[in-house]
Amino acid sequence: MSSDDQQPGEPADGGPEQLALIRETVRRAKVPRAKPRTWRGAALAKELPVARVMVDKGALHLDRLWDYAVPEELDEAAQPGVRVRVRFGAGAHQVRDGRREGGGLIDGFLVERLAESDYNGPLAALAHVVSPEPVLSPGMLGLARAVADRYAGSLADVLQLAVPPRNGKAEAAASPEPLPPPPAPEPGTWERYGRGPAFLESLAGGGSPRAVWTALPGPHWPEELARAVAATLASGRGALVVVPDGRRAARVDEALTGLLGPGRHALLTAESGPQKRYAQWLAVRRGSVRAVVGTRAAMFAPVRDLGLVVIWDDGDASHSDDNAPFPHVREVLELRAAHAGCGFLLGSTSCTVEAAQLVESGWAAPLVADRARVRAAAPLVRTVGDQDQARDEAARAARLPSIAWEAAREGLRHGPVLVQVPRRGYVPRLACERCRTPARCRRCAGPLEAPDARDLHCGWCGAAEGEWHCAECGGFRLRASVVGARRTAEELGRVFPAVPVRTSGRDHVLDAVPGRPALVVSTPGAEPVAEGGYAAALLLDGWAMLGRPDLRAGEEALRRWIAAAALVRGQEEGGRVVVVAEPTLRPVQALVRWDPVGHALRELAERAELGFPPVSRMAEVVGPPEAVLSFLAAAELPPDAEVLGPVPLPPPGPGRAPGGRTRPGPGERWDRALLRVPPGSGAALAAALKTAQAARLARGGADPVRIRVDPLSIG
DNA sequence: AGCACGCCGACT
DNA sequence: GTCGGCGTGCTC
Repeated sequence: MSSDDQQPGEPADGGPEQLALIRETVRRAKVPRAKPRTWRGAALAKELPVARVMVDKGALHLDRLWDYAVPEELDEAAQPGVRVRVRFGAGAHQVRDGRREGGGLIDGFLVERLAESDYNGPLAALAHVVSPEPVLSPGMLGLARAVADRYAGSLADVLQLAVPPRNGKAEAAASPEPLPPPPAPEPGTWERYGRGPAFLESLAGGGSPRAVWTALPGPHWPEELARAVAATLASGRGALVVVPDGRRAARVDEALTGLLGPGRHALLTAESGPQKRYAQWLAVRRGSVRAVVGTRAAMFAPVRDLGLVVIWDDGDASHSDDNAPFPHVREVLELRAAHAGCGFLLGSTSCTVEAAQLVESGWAAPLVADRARVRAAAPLVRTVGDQDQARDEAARAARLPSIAWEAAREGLRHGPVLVQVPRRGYVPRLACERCRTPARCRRCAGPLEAPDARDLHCGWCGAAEGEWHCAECGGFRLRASVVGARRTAEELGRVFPAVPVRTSGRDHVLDAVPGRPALVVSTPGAEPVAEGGYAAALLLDGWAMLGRPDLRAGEEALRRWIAAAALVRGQEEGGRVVVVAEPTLRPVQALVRWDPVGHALRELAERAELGFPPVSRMAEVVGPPEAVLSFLAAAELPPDAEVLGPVPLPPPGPGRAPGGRTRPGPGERWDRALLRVPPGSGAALAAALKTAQAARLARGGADPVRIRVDPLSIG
């Protein structure tokens, strides 16, 4: 075998043409190679001269490892996990006119070193080792691979999310010495949850419990998270907490510092710049820091000896990454817990259907307080439905039912009052005045709009609507949808002239307000915490929150109501909440009873019956109509897969456009097909989608289709 | 995705 | 004869 190995220093007139010839011969004969050759015949590393490299190209058909030769001078630095640069592309071997090389230099990760390659051809050599820092551990590679498979994406795309870009300055600086494990913490307010103290004890003792935690309303959750982290650190292991946004990361950060002092944890959020962020990431990877709190990119943080992963408020849409392949924090942390065999904690004041399923399936245990404690900690919730409002002529004009008005007035005697108003553009624009059914186009079912209150037309297809009447109740009067936070604040300011009115919303989010009487008008998700808790909260325009044509509309409305109501004092301290919504609706009843878990369980049962996710798994294929059709025709889907559609996709409205690199051009029609498989066939579906997409891309030229496993919203 | 190789029409 | 069209196929 060694007879045709090119030796170091062999004369250049061995020539590339001759090598190409040899390569052809070798390939045809299918002779496995025992040792690598390089086309230049450079000196190779004596031990393990083959490097498997993951090239940093997202394209699905290149989603595999490539073998390169390790030159002798890179032998030492070329360790598994380091960043490398390699020549990649057609013609990397060919030398035209004796000089030009094809194939550009691209980045990659060295995955492993091998004694030989099973590639039948001369290997190109590694061009550089970018830095000796081993940024990609075998564990992280395995996780990234699992995430890529789960979401029918490429490993390179996932690694782009998992490993931050290099920063030389941060890498050169030494990371601090790690601190010894702290003592196990007291359970503190975990005492309020039946199995809370046992959960902490298990973590502190090196166990790996998995739980879905329904947090009581109130301000204690950051500290409770910090205690779970501290218990894990006490066992000598690391912990990772992922929260939806920087505000909540800051709260957990503060609680951790309070409990453990500085230097034990890293805060990984987008707010710190790239250099600081990379330095923090490195400190974690190097084991200097054993605990991490951060926003979704932190889900891949390379925590050493992981003992616990935590996700807070998994229903928040920020937990869904908006880069291909769109992984969700909850799913990634589930995979991490399975791979690392570590503990898992999903905490929220509310409960998603997915969280309920984790408990139902027995994968995680429920961590809840008993009913008496829930009742005491939660505010008293009252509803204002249509009948009440219809009787209440005066309030209709002011848009504030008298029950709400009185709750606000009474609350203001004792402290701040929160007013939650749905975000404008978040909801159907026009609805039947009588029954609140969203007004839809007769031709395409798009939402009707009336920019100047006269000329009614469809927001999707533009068709004019001359004589609208409600398809549900026959009503013929429309009602404008929600009033924005600013106008609500103005109106309330007139009703309560003596009280300061503050607003918190998308553009200017208030973090906290003092405990003095004030009206705080906020859009969902932007509610400031109030010192000592709000005295009362008004949740306005509930019909709009529930009226969205989305599978999650009910769960989402309840989550946002509970998030706001959880900032209000418990009913024993006089906390009151008024929600303006039909009292017969399931999410409204769940709010009144403060029973998010019951709500999620009923939703879960219904979804199982209807074959909806998360009980079955779905994926969407989006693109030009012919592209979607040819993709579906070519894909070898699992036999139990169902194809729904394709149907035309509504054009991207003024709101959120669907994520992804490619969008329909102006006037271009895109279709969407939904694919559905029963439980257990999710992996087969993802694999089939990936294979079909790879084949499509390899052929090149064809119109791209966008694939998304677990689309966030299914109309 | 790039990029080269390959097998058919109009130019010196 | 040869320059160059972009149709296939490969990239360690």
